[in-house]
Amino acid sequence: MIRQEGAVAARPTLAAVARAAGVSASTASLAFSGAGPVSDETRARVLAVAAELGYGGPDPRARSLRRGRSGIVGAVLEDTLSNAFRDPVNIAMLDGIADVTGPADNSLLLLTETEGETSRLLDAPLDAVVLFGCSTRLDESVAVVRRRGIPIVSIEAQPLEGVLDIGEDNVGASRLLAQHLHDLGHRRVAVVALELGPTRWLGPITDERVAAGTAFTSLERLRGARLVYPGVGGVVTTGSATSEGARAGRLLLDVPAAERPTAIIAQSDLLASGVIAAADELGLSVPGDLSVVGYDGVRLDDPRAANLTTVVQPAVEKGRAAGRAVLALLAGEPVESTTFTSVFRAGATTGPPRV
Amino acid sequence: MIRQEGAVAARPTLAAVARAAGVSASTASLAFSGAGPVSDETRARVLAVAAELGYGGPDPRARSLRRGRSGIVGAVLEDTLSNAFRDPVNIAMLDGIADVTGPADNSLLLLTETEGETSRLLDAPLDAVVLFGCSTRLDESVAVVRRRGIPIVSIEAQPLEGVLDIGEDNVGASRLLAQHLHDLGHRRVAVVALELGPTRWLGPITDERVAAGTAFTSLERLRGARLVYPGVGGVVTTGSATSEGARAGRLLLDVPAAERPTAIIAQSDLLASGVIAAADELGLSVPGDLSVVGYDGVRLDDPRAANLTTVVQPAVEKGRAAGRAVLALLAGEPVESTTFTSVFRAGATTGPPRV
DNA sequence: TTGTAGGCGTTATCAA
DNA sequence: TTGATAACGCCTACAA
Repeated sequence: MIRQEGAVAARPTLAAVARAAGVSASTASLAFSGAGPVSDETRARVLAVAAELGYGGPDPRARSLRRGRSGIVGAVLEDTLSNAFRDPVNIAMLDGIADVTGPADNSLLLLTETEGETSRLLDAPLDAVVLFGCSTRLDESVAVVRRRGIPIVSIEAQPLEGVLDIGEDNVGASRLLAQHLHDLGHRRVAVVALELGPTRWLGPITDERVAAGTAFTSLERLRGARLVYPGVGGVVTTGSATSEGARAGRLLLDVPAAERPTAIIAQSDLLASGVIAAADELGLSVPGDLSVVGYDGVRLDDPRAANLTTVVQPAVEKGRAAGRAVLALLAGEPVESTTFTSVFRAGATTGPPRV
Repeated sequence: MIRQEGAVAARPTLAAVARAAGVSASTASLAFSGAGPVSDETRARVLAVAAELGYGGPDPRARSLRRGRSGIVGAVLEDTLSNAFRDPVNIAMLDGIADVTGPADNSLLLLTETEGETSRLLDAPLDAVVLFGCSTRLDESVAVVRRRGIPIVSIEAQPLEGVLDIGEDNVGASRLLAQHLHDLGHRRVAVVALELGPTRWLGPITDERVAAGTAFTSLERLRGARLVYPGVGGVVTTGSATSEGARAGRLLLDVPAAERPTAIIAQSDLLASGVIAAADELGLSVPGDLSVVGYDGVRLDDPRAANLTTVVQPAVEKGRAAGRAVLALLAGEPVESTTFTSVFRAGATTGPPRV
C-alpha cells in the first residue's frame, strides 16, 4: 500500500536549506542554478545540506511564476487521443515539434478540446499553443488564449487573425491527384472525406454538410478535387482511420456495377487503405476494377495498400516548422506563415478504368 | 508577418482589474473563481472591466504556485514519440489515463526520457508522474522526482520503492502462449523480443543481453516463454513495430528448413504482424509452415495478421487504473498496486508443426 | 563572493 | 458581501 503524499513532513524550501546551510536564500539559489558566482565550498555545503534535508531542487511552479515561463507548449487536438494518434501524420508532426522545442527545454502538453468540456486550454500554464488542424469550432477558445498574449501557431487551419499558420497546399495537391485520375480516363469518381465537422457521422457528402463544414483540411481537399471533378460527391467519414475507409468503401462500392465509381479519392492514406480493403472484400481488383488515391504518404501495413498512389506530405518538417515558429514567437522575433507542398507519388493503385 | 509577443503592452493583472473596477484584489479573485460570495452586480462590473482591459483571466502560473497544484500529470516515455505512439497499446493506455484525469482538470505532459538529455522531468511543474513501462535506466531520475514528494505511478515497471505499479501478468500470459505452441507439438521455436535495453540494436538474444537487460516487460515475457521452452533464443528488436518484426522474421526464417523454427513467439502483435509479413515474403505459409503468436490484442491492418493468436490485454483499463491511482495519491488516499491479466485469444496463425 | 530587498500574480484567512 | 494582509517559493538587481 502506498501513501506517498502527506506521509512526509512539509517539503523543505530553498529558504530552509539556505538557513540550515548558514547562507542567504539568494546564495542558495545561485548554488542550484549556477547563474552567478558561488564559491565551490559554499555550493558544496548547500548541496550537502539539501541532500540531507531531502530537498529536491527549486520548485518549478515558483520558478515559472518568477520567470514568467513554464516551459510548456500546448498541443491542441480536436479529438480523443486514440483517434488523433491513430494517424501517423499527427504523430510525425508532434515529433517534429518536440524535436525543436525539446532542446529548448519545452515539453508538450496534450490538450484535447472535445465538445462540451470546460477548456483546459484556459487554465493550463502554457507558454505557447500549437493547434493541430483545428476547426473553426475552437475560435472562441482561441480568442481567449490570444487575449492572454500567448503565441499561437496553427497547423493547417483557416487563417486566423494573429495566429501563425503552418500550411499545406491541400487544394493544389488534391487537384493533382484528381487530375491524375482524370488523365487516366476516369469520369465516375467519388471522394471519401475526412471529418467535416461540426457533427461527426459517416454519411454522404451533401451540400448542407459541406456548407456547414468547419474542418479546413477536409474542405480544402474537397475543393481541390472539385476543381477537376466539379461537384463530385462521396462519403464523409468520422476521421482518418482504415476502419472508416472500409465503411465508406462498402457504402460506395457495394452497388450495381453501372453506378459504381471507377475511382475513389480518399482524403488520407489510412482512408485509402480501408477503401482498398473494402474493394478486396467485394471481389473488386485494384486498380483493375477500381483506382484509389490517398493523401499523406505514410507507410501502411496492409500489403494491398503498400504501394498507394498518393501525395507525400512533409509531416515531420511541418512539425519542426511549427516548433521553430513557437520558439521565435516566444523570443519576440517576427515570423511568417509558411505553406508546405506535398509531392505526387505514383503507386500501383491507379490505372485506366475498365472499358 | 506576426509578432505576437511584445506587440502589446504589459498584460493587466488581477490587481489592475480590481483597481479599475474599484474593488479589492480578493473580491476580483472571487469574481473569477466563484469560490466565494460576490454580489452579482460586483461580479458583473469586474468582468466588464476585465473585458475592457483585455484581461484574460487569472494567470495559471501564479495560480499553481499559490495552490500548490499545476494540474499537470507527466507521462514518461522512454522513447521518441513516433516510436512510442506507433504502438496502439501505448495510445490506449494514454487515453485511459486522460479519461480519468481529464475530468479532474488534469492534462498530460509528454516527457520522453531519451538518453543523454537533461531531464525535463526535473523542472516541469508536475503534480504527478506516470511511467510507461520504463526501464531501470530511469532509476536516478525517479529518485529525484520522488524526493520532491511527487506521486509516481508506473505501468509495468520493475517494483520500485514508493512507486505504485499498475502491472500485467506478463510471465503468466507468455507462458500460456508458449504452452499453446507446445501443446500443438512445436519443439523448435524462437522468440522475437521487444527492446531489452540498455542498448538498442536488432540482434540475437544472448545471455549477455538478457543479463544486462533493463526493460522489465520484455524480460518478463521472455521469462514466461522460457518456463515452457527453457533457454529459448531468438532475436531482440528495437521496439514494437511491424518493420522490426519483419527484420527479425527474415533473420530467423531465411535459413535452411531444418534449422528454421516451426513457431515464433513475438512479444507484441505488431512484431508478430511483421514476422508474418516476412514469412509471406519467403513463401512460408502461416500456420502451415510457421505458427506465430503475438501479445496485446490490438487490431491489425494487415489482413494476413488480422486473426492472430495472441493474448488480449486491457490497455485502456490499465490506463484508467493508472489515472485513478494518480488521483488517489494526489488526494492523499491510500492506493494499492494492481496487476491485470491478459486473456488468451485463439486465432488462425497457429497450428501443429508440419511433420 | 555573499547578502538584502522586493516582487512575480494569485488566493486563503480572517476580520469588518 | 467585501477588504486587508500575508503568504506560495523563487529569482534578480543591487549593494555590501
